[in-house]
Amino acid sequence: MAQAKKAASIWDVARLAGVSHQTVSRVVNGSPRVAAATRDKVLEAITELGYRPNRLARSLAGGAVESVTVLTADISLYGPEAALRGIEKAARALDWSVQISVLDPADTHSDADIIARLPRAGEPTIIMAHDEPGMRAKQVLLDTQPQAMVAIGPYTAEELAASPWLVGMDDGKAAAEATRYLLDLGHTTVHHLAIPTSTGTFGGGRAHRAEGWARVLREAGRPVPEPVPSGWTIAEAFKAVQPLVADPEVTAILCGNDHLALATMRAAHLAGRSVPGDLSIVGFDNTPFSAYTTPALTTVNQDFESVGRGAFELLRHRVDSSIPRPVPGWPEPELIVRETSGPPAEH
Amino acid sequence: MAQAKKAASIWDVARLAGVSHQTVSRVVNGSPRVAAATRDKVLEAITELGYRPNRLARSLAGGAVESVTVLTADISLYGPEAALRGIEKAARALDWSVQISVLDPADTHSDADIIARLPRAGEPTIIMAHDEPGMRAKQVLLDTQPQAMVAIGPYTAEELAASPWLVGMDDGKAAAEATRYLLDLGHTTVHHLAIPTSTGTFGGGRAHRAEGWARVLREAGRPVPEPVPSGWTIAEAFKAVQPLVADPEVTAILCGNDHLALATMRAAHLAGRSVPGDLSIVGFDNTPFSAYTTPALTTVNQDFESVGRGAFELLRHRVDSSIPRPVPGWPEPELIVRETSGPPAEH
DNA sequence: ATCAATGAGGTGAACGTTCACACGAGGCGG
DNA sequence: CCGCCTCGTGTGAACGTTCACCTCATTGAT
Repeated sequence: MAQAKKAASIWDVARLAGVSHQTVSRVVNGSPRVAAATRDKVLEAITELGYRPNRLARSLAGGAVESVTVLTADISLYGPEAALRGIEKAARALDWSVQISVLDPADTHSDADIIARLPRAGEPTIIMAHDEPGMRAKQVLLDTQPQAMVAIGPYTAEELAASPWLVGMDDGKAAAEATRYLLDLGHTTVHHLAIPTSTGTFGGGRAHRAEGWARVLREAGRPVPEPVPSGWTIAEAFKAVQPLVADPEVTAILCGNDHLALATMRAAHLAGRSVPGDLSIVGFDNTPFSAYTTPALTTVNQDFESVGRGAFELLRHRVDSSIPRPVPGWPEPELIVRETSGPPAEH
Repeated sequence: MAQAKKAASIWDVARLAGVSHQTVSRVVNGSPRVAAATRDKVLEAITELGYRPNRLARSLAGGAVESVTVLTADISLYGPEAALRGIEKAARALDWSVQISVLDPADTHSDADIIARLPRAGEPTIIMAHDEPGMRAKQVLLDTQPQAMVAIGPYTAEELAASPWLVGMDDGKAAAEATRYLLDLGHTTVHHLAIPTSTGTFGGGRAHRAEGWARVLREAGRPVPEPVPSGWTIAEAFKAVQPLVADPEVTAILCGNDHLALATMRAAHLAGRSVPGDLSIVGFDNTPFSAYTTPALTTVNQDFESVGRGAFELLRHRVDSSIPRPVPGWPEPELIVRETSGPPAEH
């Protein structure tokens, strides 16, 4: 019955080593101003007692901030999940800790509830602002502690330039590129199965992918069909896309992400329409599975992991201005043509 | 330029409300022994100053522990991701915070590095022990702070009963069920594309899915082919499975998870083998996309989210013995027959 | 009228760190 | 030989809470 005896503190180590608590602190933090002999004594005491520093006490006492909280609505979505991975990697490299807090979309939490999630006032925070709960959290933190927050989301180049707390990729442009590609293939127009927008009570949230798609169609003088709204899940997408695959006039569908695209492929198959013969399908995000569907999915690659890393770097800069502002260096979204897209069938 | 003035503390509120700091604490924590008038004064001061409690200070001062750290090697894997979701939901319902720390498989971190990840000694921790780094972390924590840790992993009923810190599902049994199903369909034997095992320097880690599969074959007196080892990624699986799909003798493959199964479907397609006509494929985990592949994947459903929730409940019980031990109540793994499995082709 | 019980609130220490400073011992230049 | 700088180390106060205990009214029963 290993009794859970209290963990050793810096004072216990100090007593055992015959030095002051401050000297122990210096050793632990690698200060140069401590004699080699003393250091050894302290180190020995540390291993003997199994001492490990308490990070809570460290931050409380005003030591350097070494934690970041990620606010997101859904870690099962590929984008947020990959970005989280990037944040975590970058944080780990610097020995920062990562805390995640999931925003419940169904929940009617007040603004106070959102900030109550943070471990303390001024906690460095990264928000995945791709949907309504995220946009809302973004606004709350922008009002509360703008200097210690960064938001990740899809944004145009202008928005990015105007908001120093913003990190993201211009996926409107990427959607435009994909749409243009489909038109060039000979399709009269392109339909759009859309992910939920972040519009709502809070300004700034828009459907960038849908906008890029619509812009290209307008510029090309093509009819702009009403985008078909879908939820985030494959099941919802499968239901939503039915009218589209049933309509023989529809020859090309740009999907808001790869999961929606998979649902579309499935629906097309069940409706007896061949892909890409009768129907071209383009996804978004280059989710790992997309290269292995049959036929393999044409999609738009996005390096979310790098964006996550960039968000972390930017946050460090914003929290501590002595750290230089990072220059965003991740690749632009890029169309990856695989097997689900091709010229429309001859009439 | 909203100067980041220091956040209000409990003392500031006390001063403004004309009471002691302790009274503020009582109000914040909803103690009944405070007069209504006083409470109102305090609440007013709180909103006026925008006070929010500092969770770090709270835990430091010996308040109830309200955070849990999750140690995992890979959040992009469906199992850990879903379990994490379950943990997070359960934690959120109780206003606990969740911290995640990713174990780098490539990293040669020492045992000390692993526990250095924890915010403090005795931090309640849940470990995803499905692979080598996870098993290792499990062992370290078991040695260090057994009373404040819980591990999630695939285990047999006996192992579960023997280890009070263990939560999981018997996926060996599920693999057995799937194998039996394929044999009953008429296949002479079943091949296995295996996920990495957790065996290695640390005992206890085994390949439960592979064991369940092999056991059924032996019991049925069928040849037990060498399992084909694959990495976790789809790309690795695609490479690993090539010899299997190229071999016309192989008529049924049980895959270690749905991603491996997808790779197998793709490889089979490219090798000109029809599914399920020439080759039956069964996956594992019932990953969301699996119902929407073409053909739809036969797989084994596992309710990882419930397991995550169960792990959290068990952890609470272990940290605070006044909380009753939860009874594991999640559904057993269950075979879901869809379209990738069928009787072997006639010779 | 007295006394115990109860309700409302205050006081001081503790949690485990870091920060700002103070202090003595050598070394070195003048 | 004196003053000053640097090195190594110690002292005490903070950080923002909670905990354990104390005090002072008020109440109600005896």
